[in-house]
Amino acid sequence: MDNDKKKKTIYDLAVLAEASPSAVSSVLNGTWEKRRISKKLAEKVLKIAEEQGYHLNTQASLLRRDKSNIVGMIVPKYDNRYFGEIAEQFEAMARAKGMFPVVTCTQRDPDLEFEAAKELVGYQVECLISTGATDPDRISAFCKAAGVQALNLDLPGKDAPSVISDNYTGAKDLTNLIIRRCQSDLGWSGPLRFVGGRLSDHNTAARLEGFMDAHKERGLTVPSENIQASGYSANAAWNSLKDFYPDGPTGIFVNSTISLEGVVRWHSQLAEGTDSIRFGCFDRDPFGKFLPGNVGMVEQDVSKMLDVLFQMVGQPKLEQDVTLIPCKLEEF
Amino acid sequence: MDNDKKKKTIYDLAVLAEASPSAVSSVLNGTWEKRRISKKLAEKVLKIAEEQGYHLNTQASLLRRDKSNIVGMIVPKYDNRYFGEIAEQFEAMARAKGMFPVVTCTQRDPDLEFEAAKELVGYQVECLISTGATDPDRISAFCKAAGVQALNLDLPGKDAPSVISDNYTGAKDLTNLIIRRCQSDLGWSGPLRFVGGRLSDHNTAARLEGFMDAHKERGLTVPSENIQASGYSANAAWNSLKDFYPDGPTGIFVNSTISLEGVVRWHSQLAEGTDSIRFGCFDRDPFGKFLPGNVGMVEQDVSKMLDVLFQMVGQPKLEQDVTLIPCKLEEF
DNA sequence: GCATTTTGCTCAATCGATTGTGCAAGTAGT
DNA sequence: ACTACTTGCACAATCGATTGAGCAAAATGC
Repeated sequence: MDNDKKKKTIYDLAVLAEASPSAVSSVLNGTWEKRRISKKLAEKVLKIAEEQGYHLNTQASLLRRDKSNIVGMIVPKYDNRYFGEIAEQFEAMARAKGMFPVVTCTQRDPDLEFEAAKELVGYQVECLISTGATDPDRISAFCKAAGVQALNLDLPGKDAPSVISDNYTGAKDLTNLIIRRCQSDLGWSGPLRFVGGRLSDHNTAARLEGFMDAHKERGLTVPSENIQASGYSANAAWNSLKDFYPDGPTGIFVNSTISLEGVVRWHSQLAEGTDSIRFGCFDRDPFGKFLPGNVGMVEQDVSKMLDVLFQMVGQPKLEQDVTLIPCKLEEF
Repeated sequence: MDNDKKKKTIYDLAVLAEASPSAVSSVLNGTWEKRRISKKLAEKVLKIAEEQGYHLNTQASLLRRDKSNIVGMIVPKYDNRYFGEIAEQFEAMARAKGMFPVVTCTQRDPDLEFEAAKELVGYQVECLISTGATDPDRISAFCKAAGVQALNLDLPGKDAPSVISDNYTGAKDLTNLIIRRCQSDLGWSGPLRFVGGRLSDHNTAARLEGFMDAHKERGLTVPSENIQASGYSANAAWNSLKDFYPDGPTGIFVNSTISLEGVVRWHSQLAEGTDSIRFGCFDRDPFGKFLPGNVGMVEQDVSKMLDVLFQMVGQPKLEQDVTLIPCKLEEF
């Protein structure tokens, strides 16, 4: 049955089937009718392949073929629903299109991102998607030199087409929601605080702009100490708030569910006044709805982003521009 | 600079460097000193490779080499912290060991699991790890026939070594915690309800056993209608509870954070009596701590599980047994 | 100055599958 | 019975990198 020693090749099967390797190959890859192999031989080969536990050596196959059908994606983290959904749906959609997805997680580390990108290009990916990449242009440049299509998702780059959320509008809507709820629930109307993210990051900048404009339209000015874009970690958010003891109603715009963890920790540790705090979060988490004080969350439209993205995969000449996908706002 | 037409090969570089392909190859893969290539030529080749945007064709390289250094993993979902952490840490640990990780997400679909496993074997993975697989033994059998090492994580199989959590003890501890808190907070001492998971699933069965034994040791019998292992989805959990209006204190053992979503939805929609409900969840979520009524969560020790797992990777002859990893219980 | 060793490289086979080309045997047409 | 297809396969080149073997030139030893 199984001589586990070495893996079976088409040559082994050819000997057993008393046929040529090329006949075996065409049977196994489904081109046997085109190549006028008899049904009888085809069945014989398939039977023997099954018995021998044969499986294709993809490396050898891809080496000879012209298309790999592999699409690569790098993702920063799996610690929130947004990226998890992206990875899951990307894989599902790629498979539905007959492609083989390879997703790798690069921990927001620029060097690891680049290393992973090089590895994926080595695997002959036909398209490499950088999701939320710290330095997407470095990756795009490398891909360009290697003749591989590059696309950006979630965070835009200058050197490759990008599909991202409409962070500005999403943030403006969320800001308006929070202020409105502060008014109706607490009789207080801002200005809010902005917690989490990094200002050097395009998305944070766009969201902050939406946040500021929502205030401006209400004739509110936001003091600079209210802007606490302290990074993407629960601890950083908590740290930036831990010495803040509100002496009245307060509202917070939380920039990412990771930051939300820190905000909620701070909130839960306050001795008093928690009832007069309202917040909302850019990005959704299913437990968010049940957190006291949370008035709403922004959900990025992952399906639509990936739809648009997949329309670009394989297209040779694309404008290197940014496609904005509207977000959905959920009010609690 | 870049003739994007075709990818550069060592043969292209060889022409440009006026050297042989084998010299170029050895320079690029670092064996040039062993092969007594002069430093001068090595530097020349590296420079040209850089200029030309050369990158290794991994397919060709692996075809010739004996080891691929690829480790594959299939994971059911990215919709909870547990599997997200597993994927992230697996990738990080594999890279730290100089291996190339390929993780793919199979949506708890047995056929997709098997298809993905076959694809990974085709990519010459040296070891294939089935995480939380619906039918791990089918995959193990295929791997065995193909001469590839198979390992199971999270859910055990009979035909390959398995590393899983000590679900029994974890569940027993959690059950005891919930009952204790029901007593101290509500003056009520059970029996609890068990919500979520599938009884056909080994982990759910083991957890239920721990749940039952904790009751038994307290002299409590659990009515069969209290066991609501309704599946792995928030909706299923909500469905199984939606007609339950507790007429007094109640405690719930929630089997997975996914089920917790459904339980919390039910909890938040109750008109009254929410103050006299306590629950705990097997699996951890950072927002869990802030959900009213939640008294604790079980955290599976992902790092240790992967440590143990990686010690097995590459080992030829292993007992096909199950290694239990203790869980950590966090009380709120 | 001649034999020996070292240096620095090249040659060619090889990994496993794919695919254009070719060719013998069988079938059909007249 | 002779030509013309058709059927059913085999041959051999090829994809790009790796690697054992081999060989000329330079360096060293005596």
